[in-house]
Amino acid sequence: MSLELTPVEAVACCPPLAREPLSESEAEGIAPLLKALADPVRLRLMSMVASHEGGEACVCDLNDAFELSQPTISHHLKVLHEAGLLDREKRGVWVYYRARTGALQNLAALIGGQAQ
Amino acid sequence: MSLELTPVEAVACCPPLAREPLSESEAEGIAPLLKALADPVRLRLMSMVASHEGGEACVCDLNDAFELSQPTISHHLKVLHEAGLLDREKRGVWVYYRARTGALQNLAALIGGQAQ
DNA sequence: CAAAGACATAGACACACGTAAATATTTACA
DNA sequence: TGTAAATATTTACGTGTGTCTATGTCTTTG
Repeated sequence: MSLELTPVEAVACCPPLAREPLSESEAEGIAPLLKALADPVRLRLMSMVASHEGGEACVCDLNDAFELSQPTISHHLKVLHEAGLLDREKRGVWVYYRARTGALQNLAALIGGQAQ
Repeated sequence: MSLELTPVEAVACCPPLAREPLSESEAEGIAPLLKALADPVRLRLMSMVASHEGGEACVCDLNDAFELSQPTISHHLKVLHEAGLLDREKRGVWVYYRARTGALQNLAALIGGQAQ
């Protein structure tokens, strides 16, 4: 067991931004999650996986949608995975990533939640 | 009038991430908004302003909450302002920043919106 | 008009980040 | 067993980012 929370775990701990000021440690836990999303390529990857049927997509499909090298896509997927936004599963030669929609919803609640 | 959208304007244009894949230009419009939020200090600033009474706060109050130089806080406020997340108003010697809660809610809808 | 206070801007620096090329690893199949 | 395909890792490099110090601008007040 780890005392270190993943960004996705950290985001579930806090009331909405507009309710009360975030503490320093809360902010430091949440920022990495936003950072993981704050890149055009990763936003598109996240959106492609989340909107794909079954909420999952094969890397082989994702690579072709970008004019970027395969290692670059692999790198971005790793960032999203380590932030806790994507789950990873290997099936045969292929790797499938699955969106953690609960994480997205927790993040949305933090950002857009009403003050009261 | 400008043909260039602010990040806050860009975020209002798109269905939720999980509904359909974001286009390249949509993603490039939205990423800067997330980038503006994806810093612990700016997250706390945004939260402090949004949760403050009246949805606004004076820079003088914000500076004291951090062990950072005044120009650094000023820089972060500028980033949030230019992203469209904070409005800026000078009253006498003091400057007040006001949270654009609509922008936060649009962003939350984009991130956490249901697929259907 | 001069001085002081509130905030912004400019410049500089260390570090992080996005990308690509080269290489490694894993799996399937002939 | 060996070869090809899918994906990850390593390394390197240019660019961006967060921070500070120094300085500028604006407003109030003596």
